[in-house]
Amino acid sequence: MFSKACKYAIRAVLYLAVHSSPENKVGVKAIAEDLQVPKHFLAKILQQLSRDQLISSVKGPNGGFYMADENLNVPMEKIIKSFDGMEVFTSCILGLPVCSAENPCPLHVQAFAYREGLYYQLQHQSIREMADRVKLQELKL
Amino acid sequence: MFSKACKYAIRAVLYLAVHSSPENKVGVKAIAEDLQVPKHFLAKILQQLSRDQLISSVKGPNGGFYMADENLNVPMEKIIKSFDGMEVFTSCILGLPVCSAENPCPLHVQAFAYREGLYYQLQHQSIREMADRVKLQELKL
DNA sequence: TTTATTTAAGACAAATGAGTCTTTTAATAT
DNA sequence: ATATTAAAAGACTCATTTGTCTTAAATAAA
Repeated sequence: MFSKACKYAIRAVLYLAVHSSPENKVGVKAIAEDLQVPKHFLAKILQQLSRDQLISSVKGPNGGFYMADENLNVPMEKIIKSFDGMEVFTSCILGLPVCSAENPCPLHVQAFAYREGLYYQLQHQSIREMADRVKLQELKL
Repeated sequence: MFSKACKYAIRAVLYLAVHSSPENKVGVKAIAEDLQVPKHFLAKILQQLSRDQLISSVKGPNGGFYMADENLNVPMEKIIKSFDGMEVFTSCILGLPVCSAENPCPLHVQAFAYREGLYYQLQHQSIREMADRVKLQELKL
């Protein structure tokens, strides 16, 4: 469903949402080790997240990545949009160029329910809300 | 979600289920043109489907691919299993090595419900039933 | 101001997936 | 039997994704 880059991005953002703050920044190395993902690849992903203003960063000693308050209010959906585009939710599951309720492919009804449900959740849940759930329920990253 | 090979496979199988019979075989060329997919790539896919006994084939003049009666009774799921494996339905949506109801990732609940629905349908609907729906509702391939 | 630290940027390499082409094998019509 | 036809097999190329590495830029501590 999601690309590896996108999966790492989601996990990294939630990691920062749980473990960082403007006073307590985290470096690539620590994140990569905790999430068990390739360090340099993660670095690129964090850079893209930073460029897209989904996370914050400062260079130099005691620098690192962190979630500013405004970063936390963004819906989860934005992360996915930045990496895989919203096509993961909207494009035809069989790859047909046109596929809609009026002109559906054989799997349209089945697939629509699945993806639309997930999409709705990610649109309406902020990173902050998601991170709170991670903390409360001790979910894994 | 599905690989291109898998998408082409699903479409090709349903195409054969609608347009072929033991008396009326169809060649790669015709299928590729009707479905608008790369001919040689489709050839490989049809060969795999044939090896896995999801479709039938005969070589030589008047040969081609077709659905035998036993092919039609197979659940849709088998096609996907053959190409992408059942991991597309069961593996963690964030790529975590372990992710279950007891030990869930942050997206587990959201992803599970909807994906399970799609999986259930494909497990319990035969190629024949799906093809009948394609004919009746004039669905696109 | 110099040095150490950490992100930013981008070139590069490896792995995988998608797609093409050629040769072999089997079936059938003549 | 032979020629023809169409699938089977597999080598090969191309594109994309994943992952690595090196250098530059910025920040802050000494």
